[in-house]
Amino acid sequence: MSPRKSAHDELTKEAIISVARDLFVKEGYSSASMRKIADTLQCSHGAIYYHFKNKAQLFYEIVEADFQKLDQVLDSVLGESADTNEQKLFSIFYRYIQFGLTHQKHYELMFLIHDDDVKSYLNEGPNKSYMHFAQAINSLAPRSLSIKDIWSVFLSLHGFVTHYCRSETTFEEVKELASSHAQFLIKAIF
Amino acid sequence: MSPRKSAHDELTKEAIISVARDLFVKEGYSSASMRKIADTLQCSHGAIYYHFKNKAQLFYEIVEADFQKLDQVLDSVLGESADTNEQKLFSIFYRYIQFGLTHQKHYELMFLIHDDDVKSYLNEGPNKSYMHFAQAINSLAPRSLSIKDIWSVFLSLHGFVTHYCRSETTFEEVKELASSHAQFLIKAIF
DNA sequence: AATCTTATTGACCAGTGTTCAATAATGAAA
DNA sequence: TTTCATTATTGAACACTGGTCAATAAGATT
Repeated sequence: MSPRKSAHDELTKEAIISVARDLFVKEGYSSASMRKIADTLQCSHGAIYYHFKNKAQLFYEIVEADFQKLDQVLDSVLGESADTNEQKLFSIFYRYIQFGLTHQKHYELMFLIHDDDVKSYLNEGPNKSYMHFAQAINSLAPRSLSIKDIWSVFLSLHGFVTHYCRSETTFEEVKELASSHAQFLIKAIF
Repeated sequence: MSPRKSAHDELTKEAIISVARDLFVKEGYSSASMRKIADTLQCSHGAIYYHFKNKAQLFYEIVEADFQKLDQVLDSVLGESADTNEQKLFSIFYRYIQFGLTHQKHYELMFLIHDDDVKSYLNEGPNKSYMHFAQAINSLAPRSLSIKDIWSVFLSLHGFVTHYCRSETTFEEVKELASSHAQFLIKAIF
């Protein structure tokens, strides 16, 4: 029994986050328990509560970082040089799906978790990411799109990712379908 | 302590289902506990396990009856007399969303639940429902749609429902958005 | 050296799904 | 009517969960 660790292996937020992310991704939100996280960190579960208010907040901080990754994906597409706006739009749609399906557990954590505790925390993360997305679409669209149309595009992409997340299909397995779904949405707005 | 109730108030599957359905709808799958259900029924939580193998199975049986309601909704739209095929298509899209958002817990079970216990109980359900949907769309579409396009339409509707299920928004709150989303999809296939 | 601050522990609480021996009510056979 | 197997119910027990907190030891400050 030693109520405090020696300096060189003190617990850090970063260490907790790193371990917790792996466990959340591997087991999902509810199955990844604070005690399991603590075991992996070789500390007591109580210690985590010194660094994070509760499980939902720990989760939230992880997901927040993931949203920033999604933003980066969109930015990189916008930065790329493509021949036409249509090609860029296609690229955004396609890469959004690719991101969702190659980071399925992350996507799940970001958009699909259905937990009351978590839900109260998760509001501006998705919103900010969406605003990013909407602005990109709007700047590339051939005609002035209504806000509702952009929202429809997003929800349609979201539906694709959601469906294949649930059946745990890899992006490789559905890349042709992803391509045709992206094309379908282009058709709707051009 | 009386290890068995007298005949007139014996527990029945129907009584359990009725109480459990209310609680599942009110509190969601994980928060509605077997003990709460038992309390409302004024029996012990152990008794429920005599009638149902486990919580997941109880939930599944509750919703099984409603599982075919979606098919019924589609059938009733097809049976209705509408002026144009476009109107009928719109109706199908709109009513699909309406169904999903007015039976959120059921929709969640059918398409979104990630719980391993629950998932093993339902696999062919969604598939059968989709085949029904696809056939309806195909018979009403103005031009011969590719299978991929129909699939895209479905996923796009699914995305709408999924999103608002997660935030527990009522259908009433988003019916205008539902309408414009349906219109958006009509635009993509006409 | 004494004191203050900080990080950690682990006992504890109330809750969860699930199992199961014990047992009482029921219905059928003797 | 009495025996007896079947059936339905209980509640204790188990192994978990997220969360709280007094006790305490390591590090920092004076």
